[in-house]
Amino acid sequence: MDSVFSDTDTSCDLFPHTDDEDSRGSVRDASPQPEQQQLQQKKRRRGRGRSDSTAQVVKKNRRLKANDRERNRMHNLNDALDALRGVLPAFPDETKLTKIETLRFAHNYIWALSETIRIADLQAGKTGDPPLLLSPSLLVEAPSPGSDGCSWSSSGSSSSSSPAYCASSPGSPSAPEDYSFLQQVPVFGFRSFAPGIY
DNA sequence: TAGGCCATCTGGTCCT
DNA sequence: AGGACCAGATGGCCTA
Repeated sequence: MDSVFSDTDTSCDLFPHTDDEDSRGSVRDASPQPEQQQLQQKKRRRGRGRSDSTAQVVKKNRRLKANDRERNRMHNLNDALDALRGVLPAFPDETKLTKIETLRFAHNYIWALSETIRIADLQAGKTGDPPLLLSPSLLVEAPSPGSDGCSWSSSGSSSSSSPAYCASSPGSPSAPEDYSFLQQVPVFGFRSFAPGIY
């Protein structure tokens, strides 16, 4: 269906990144632990010279290929992250969400949408009226945060459970006023999220 | 200049 | 055996 969800795609047709694109990274010398490398080189010198050098060439080629795959894999991951950013509400200043912010924002966003549906269903069941899906007043019924702003988390496995790791989310609601974003959520067109609420 | 974020490299582990 | 996945290390860039 959607290319975004082709998680097992390893052919990377969608993301034909090459080493040329990564010239910035490849310029860097790849010597994480010079001392360890020197040790390893000493060990290698003791071994048989010629066959080792060819083995090292093979090993190096394998490493280069693995590096390339890893690079592509991370590019795939980043592209998926970009796709996720694309379906999340945009901030007014168009600042790009960081990776962790994107994930946490998406988590909270999904939760908010779920709550919207749940509350709408509840109201529809009470009154028999058709659900007021678009009424902002429904969104005001956000979970009331505790003193730490996170007591509403993990209240069970019900659909009303909220983002579980809000305490560790820099952008997650930490104070009651942070929930004002729920009042700003027009069910169509989530464009008015305030910064810092994800 | 310190700290955050990021891309890349690398070696280890697991899976096919 | 080779590829995917993962986590740690490293260095560059940017911003407060």
